[in-house]
Amino acid sequence: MKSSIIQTIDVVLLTIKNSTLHVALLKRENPPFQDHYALPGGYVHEQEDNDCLDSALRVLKTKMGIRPPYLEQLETFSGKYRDPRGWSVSVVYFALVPLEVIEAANTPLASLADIDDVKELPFDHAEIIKTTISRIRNKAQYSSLPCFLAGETFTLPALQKIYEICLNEKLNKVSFRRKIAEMDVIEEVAGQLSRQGAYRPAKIYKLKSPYLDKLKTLESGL
Amino acid sequence: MKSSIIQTIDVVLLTIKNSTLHVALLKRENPPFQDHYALPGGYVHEQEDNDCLDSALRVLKTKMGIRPPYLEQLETFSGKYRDPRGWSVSVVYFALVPLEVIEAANTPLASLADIDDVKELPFDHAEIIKTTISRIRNKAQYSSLPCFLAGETFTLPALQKIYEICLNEKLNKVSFRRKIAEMDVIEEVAGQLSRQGAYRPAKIYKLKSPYLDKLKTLESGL
DNA sequence: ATAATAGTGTCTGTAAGACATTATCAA
DNA sequence: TTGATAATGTCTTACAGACACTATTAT
Repeated sequence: MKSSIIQTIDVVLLTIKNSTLHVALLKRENPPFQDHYALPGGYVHEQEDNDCLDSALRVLKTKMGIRPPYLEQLETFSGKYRDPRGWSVSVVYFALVPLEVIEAANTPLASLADIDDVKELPFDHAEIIKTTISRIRNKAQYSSLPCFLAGETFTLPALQKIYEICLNEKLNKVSFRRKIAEMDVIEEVAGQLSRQGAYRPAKIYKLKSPYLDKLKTLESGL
Repeated sequence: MKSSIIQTIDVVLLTIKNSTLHVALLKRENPPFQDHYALPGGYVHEQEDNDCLDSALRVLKTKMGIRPPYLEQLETFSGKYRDPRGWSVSVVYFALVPLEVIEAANTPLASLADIDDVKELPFDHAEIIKTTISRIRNKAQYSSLPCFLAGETFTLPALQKIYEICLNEKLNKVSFRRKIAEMDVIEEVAGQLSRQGAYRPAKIYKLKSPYLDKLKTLESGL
């Protein structure tokens, strides 16, 4: 007898909007929880997908119109009661993308929710989001993870702001720059400067190409 | 139509033997890979198990005769080709236990393999073990994880040795003790001393009860 | 010049590692 | 007393954070 366990994947797609982390939610088109907002997800397709990472990429592409450069497995949530349809296993992935990427996709049923405002969600999705935030706070301390939230080019003050939003704390400017330099993942875009107002413009940087879709980690944190 | 995806769990059970990390392997009683040694694992049982963690505990109990105090989800391995039977998903957990626990269980088909000697194993089990070692090396730097490899009571020099085996590097004695003190997870067993030879005996410690089955983490590492 | 932010130099306190000293046991 | 290991005290060095100073732009 074949198993009747429901095999799905879900994706926590995060971005920064209005200086806070936001999560992408999608209005469900089918039961259960039809018309409720929930994490984008779907069944694993044995024919199309070579593994669950493939499934996650497919769901992001078809349901959100997004191809994220970085996608990491978070954890697997399973159990008899988390889905009203029955025993289910959901392999959860998370991705970080700049806001522009989400806005460019312009998916009709998608919406961005401030992670501090997310209260009740279908299934165990609220808990999944909390776990993701913990993981990101942790990794932001000693890796280039938050860089994926920045656009193609960015300034150091902007990048520091992104790190501060991820970590939920102010950072020391000198220490921050020392760490970024030590990490050695960004390079100056020669000649360009950001002109934001009546003050000194900042230098423009971009991720070095090996780290556009790969994490770099440090021994000790920020 | 019901899914035909194979839903399993596997467990990486680690211990220290002869001053090196060893992994518990079990001779497979059924195909595929019958009679080959592989990680203990099995199908998720919808009726008996409330979630995959339950499945892992059940497998460890029934196949290995062990009830580990600490069991953590490692990662989920999935795909079309990792299992000759077809598309499969395996949620992998890992546990650390003192050697005595494994020896006391005395499971006939079990064997302990030095992690440096593990070369080829069925499925993607060799890769799974490598991933586990990475996770442990990482967590040993800033948590009480290696304490689960120690017996009920232990000395500080013995605990340092365990940390050194996990991290694969020598540690500074003073720094190590400072960190353990800061972590505040162990307490002296009053009056007792270890008598190992013709030299000063060491004080005996044990894990504080809240940390017998729970991890404690530090902000910064060893 | 002024205001505002970008970027850098330097000092200080803290914490980790190296080293040395003292303690405690059996033979 | 000696030899071996346990435990702790102290010095040195490295690094993170605080602060201040310089740089660069528009008005």
